[in-house]
Amino acid sequence: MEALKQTKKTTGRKKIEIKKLVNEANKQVTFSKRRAGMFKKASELCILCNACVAIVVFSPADKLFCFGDPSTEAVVNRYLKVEPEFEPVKTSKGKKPVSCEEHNRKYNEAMKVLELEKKKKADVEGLAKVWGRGEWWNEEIHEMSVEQLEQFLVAIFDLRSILLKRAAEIMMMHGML
Amino acid sequence: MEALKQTKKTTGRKKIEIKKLVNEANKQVTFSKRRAGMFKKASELCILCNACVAIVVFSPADKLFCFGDPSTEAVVNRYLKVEPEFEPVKTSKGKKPVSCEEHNRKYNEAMKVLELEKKKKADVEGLAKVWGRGEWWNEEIHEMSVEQLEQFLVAIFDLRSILLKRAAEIMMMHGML
DNA sequence: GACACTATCGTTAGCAA
DNA sequence: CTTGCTAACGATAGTGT
Repeated sequence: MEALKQTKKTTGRKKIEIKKLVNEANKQVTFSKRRAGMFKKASELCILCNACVAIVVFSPADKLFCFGDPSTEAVVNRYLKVEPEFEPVKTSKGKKPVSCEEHNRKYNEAMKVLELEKKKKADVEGLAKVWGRGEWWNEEIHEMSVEQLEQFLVAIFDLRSILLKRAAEIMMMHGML
Repeated sequence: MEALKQTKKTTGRKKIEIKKLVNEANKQVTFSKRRAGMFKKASELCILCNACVAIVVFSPADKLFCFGDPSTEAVVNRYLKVEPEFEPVKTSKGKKPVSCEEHNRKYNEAMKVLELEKKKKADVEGLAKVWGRGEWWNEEIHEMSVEQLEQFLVAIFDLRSILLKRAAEIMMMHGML
């Protein structure tokens, strides 16, 4: 008798693509669940690693939700304190303005690229391939760990105050910029 | 000849209690992994639900890590603006499951990031040995123009699929290879 | 000390209240 | 908006390289 087991109670979770949800109702439910899940993760991170975390979220309906350990305010203040300003450079030995802003966007994009590379199994080799037929670094890059690559990318994005100027100049010299 | 090799490759993940990790090494690894995981969750939440999220994390070593969409600053500023003096929800370290409600309404100040710089700087130093016998640029980089670099950065991302290769070519042309 | 590998644990999509 | 259920799916602790 199949009737005993019959239909599963639910179809179960299905794989979804990380894209903007169109169904409003579904979006709302997903937002609530995932927000809660994220806060829980943050909480665990704080407890496990003795870290301080603050999360500020604006729902699609512009409602504010926040999490903080020891408190949102405390962590945010500390964050603000660390970055006194968003001004231009000081051109003092490795000092740079760095706005968390675009940095993260770039970083995330970089992460995605890296993930993609990993999954394609191209990983380091794939990146190295893009970089080209160089010599000195080709070998170096092959030796780079994924983390190093991440740092490398982060560095490129954030350390523009020191790292890429040179390249930029060169490019300009060649009328490419 | 390993048809009989039944040895499982790993014992697999084990359940852990959410409590302060004592082993420093393990704590560090866990911090990195979970932080990355949390940022990913945040990223997905933003994309799926069209929400705005900012996360600020201070590692046990007091290093600053942040995530933000559209940017940490933008979200934090909005957070400060929205809340004039109401303490929203938070908590964590305690024992609560952190069902951060929707208390919203928060208030605060302004800010910036500077420690982030230190992190990136350190990262670059670590990179130096990877992709730098690091001499060709080390010298002149310190004179770089931020504006110039920012432009370059934009270019990098817009053309990220070919830019790296481009840079390589340029470098080669410049006789750096 | 950063990964890669998996067995497992934890999270959540789909439904329903 | 939030909660409970269940089955998948995804994140990761432990391990080896």
